[in-house]
Amino acid sequence: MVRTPLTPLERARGLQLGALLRGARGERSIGHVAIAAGLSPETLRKIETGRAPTPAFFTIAALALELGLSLDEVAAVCALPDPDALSA
Amino acid sequence: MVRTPLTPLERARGLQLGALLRGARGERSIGHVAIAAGLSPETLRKIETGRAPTPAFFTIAALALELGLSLDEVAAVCALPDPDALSA
DNA sequence: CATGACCGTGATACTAATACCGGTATAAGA
DNA sequence: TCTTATACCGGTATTAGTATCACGGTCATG
Repeated sequence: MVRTPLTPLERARGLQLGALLRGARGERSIGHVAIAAGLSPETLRKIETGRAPTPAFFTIAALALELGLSLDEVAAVCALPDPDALSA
Repeated sequence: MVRTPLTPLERARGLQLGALLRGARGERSIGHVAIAAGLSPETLRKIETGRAPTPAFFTIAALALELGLSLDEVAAVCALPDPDALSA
């Protein structure tokens, strides 16, 4: 094995990231926000639904800028302090 | 073409990101920092040298946490305010 | 009903990130 | 000298991110 497949924790982290972004998007449409951030609506949809759990740094940076989020805040939310929260 | 190849701007942005990380690493060894951040030394080396210009968000987040950097600061440094700075 | 504008999902295509291996070079220490 | 540690690079393998296309669903408006 060369590139480690994503672990369940990483996928769970992707879900948290997606939920955070979706919440920050509010009433704006996916398409509008995606275009404004410079990516395709399909990609943003995948990120929000957790089907792209580990997006590129600059993709998230562009989204955070567009949505008025702090990157440190985003990272902190997805920190997953205790993995027990997954099995619960 | 399905996935857009990286543009020269994106590669230049990767170089800035790498230089910032290398500067923040200081005297610590690549291997030590990489292991502490949870990635392989080869990957960190590629990021620092700009050969991996658009790393994953959580990869940069882990590195920033390990190096004591603010993610917003990192994004701001790599913002590339004017593309003319490249041709200059 | 028809049309358009969204959202959502799946398939497909292609590039990039990540990791492991081997080789090379340099510097410090036994 | 030999060993060790570090750094750098090339190649290789595998997974994942991103974009496009196609289809179906919903809702508003003509």
